Amino acid sequence: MPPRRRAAIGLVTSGFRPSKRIHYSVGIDTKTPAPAPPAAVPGAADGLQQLHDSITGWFAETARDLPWRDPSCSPWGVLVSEIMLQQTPVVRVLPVWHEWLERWPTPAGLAGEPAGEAVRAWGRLGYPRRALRLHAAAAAIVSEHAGKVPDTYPELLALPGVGSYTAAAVAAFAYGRRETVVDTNIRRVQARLVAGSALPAPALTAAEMRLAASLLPDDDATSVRWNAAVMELGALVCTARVPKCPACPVKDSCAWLAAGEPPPSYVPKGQAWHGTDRQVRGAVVAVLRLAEAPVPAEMFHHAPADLGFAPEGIGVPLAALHRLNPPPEQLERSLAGLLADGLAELHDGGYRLPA
DNA sequence: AATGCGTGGCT
DNA sequence: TAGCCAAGCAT
Repeated sequence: MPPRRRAAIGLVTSGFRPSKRIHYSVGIDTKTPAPAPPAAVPGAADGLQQLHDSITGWFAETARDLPWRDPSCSPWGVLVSEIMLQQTPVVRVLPVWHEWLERWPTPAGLAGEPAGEAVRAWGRLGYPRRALRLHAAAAAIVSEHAGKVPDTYPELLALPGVGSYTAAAVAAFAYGRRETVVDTNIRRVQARLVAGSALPAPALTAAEMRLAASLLPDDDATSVRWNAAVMELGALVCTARVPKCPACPVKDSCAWLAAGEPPPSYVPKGQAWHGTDRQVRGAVVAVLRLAEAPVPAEMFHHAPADLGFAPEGIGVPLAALHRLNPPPEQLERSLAGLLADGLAELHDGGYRLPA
């Protein structure tokens, strides 16, 4: 195992001081010119330093002990965690992450198995295409990076399933680099603390990226700690629904609190679920995950009772699918979609995970 | 730029 | 209980 630069997140135990009241005249409106960095605001340089101290100090005391934050965790372990954590809560990721790292301690290990095994081992984390892309990323790491997770933002960004957030996060958390990490937690903290709004804009704006860059501490190690700390603050305290402001280390500096907690300026629209293709696809993949042989198309189209034989090992998810009772055309569309996405393949007249 | 893409705990 | 929401990405 080659030596690696790695920031020891969560080991800082000093530097905590109560922050003074500071306010930034910085917005996240993309139409306005680039916001003046807080450091350019009179007296704000001290405020920025205090912001760093307050939040990283809070992080040192409060941070969860997550395995991918351990300095001994490999870059591969960090990458796997970041992909799994996309739109998925930590508590659900933990057990699956452990299974993966034990089974596939290196990218080469995963790349050496069929993609379907990645989907199977993904379990019920959701968005199983992530498993497919992580498998493809492992293959790319083997073929293009000699089996080592790349350590630069552009190289990471080129990997399947790795977007701007994940590329920055892996460069920062696995390799100790100074990167502008912007996830939904950081966006929400910035929106409240600096912009004074209840929620960030519906989509990530360039202004938010500039703001995050302007808040980033100058040196590598501190910037890594800062990124992790702000994410943690958003995850544990500055939460979307009911923020725990009394427990916030920077409540006295928060523009949103100072403004009297104004409500969101827009209503986030939820995702439809019942009756959608996604629901059907999920039910189909649940069947394929448990199947040890290709599942005949008739099994999807007809209730088990009509088949004249018991589906081995897949009775429960198959029954769940038939309880959904999707229109035949929707079932067809969902199966075709899974084939098109590479989440399923046809073999011997049946459907199976890619082998 | 807006959509599609899973899952399950929480309120 | 029916939404809301969780360390996004690809198209």
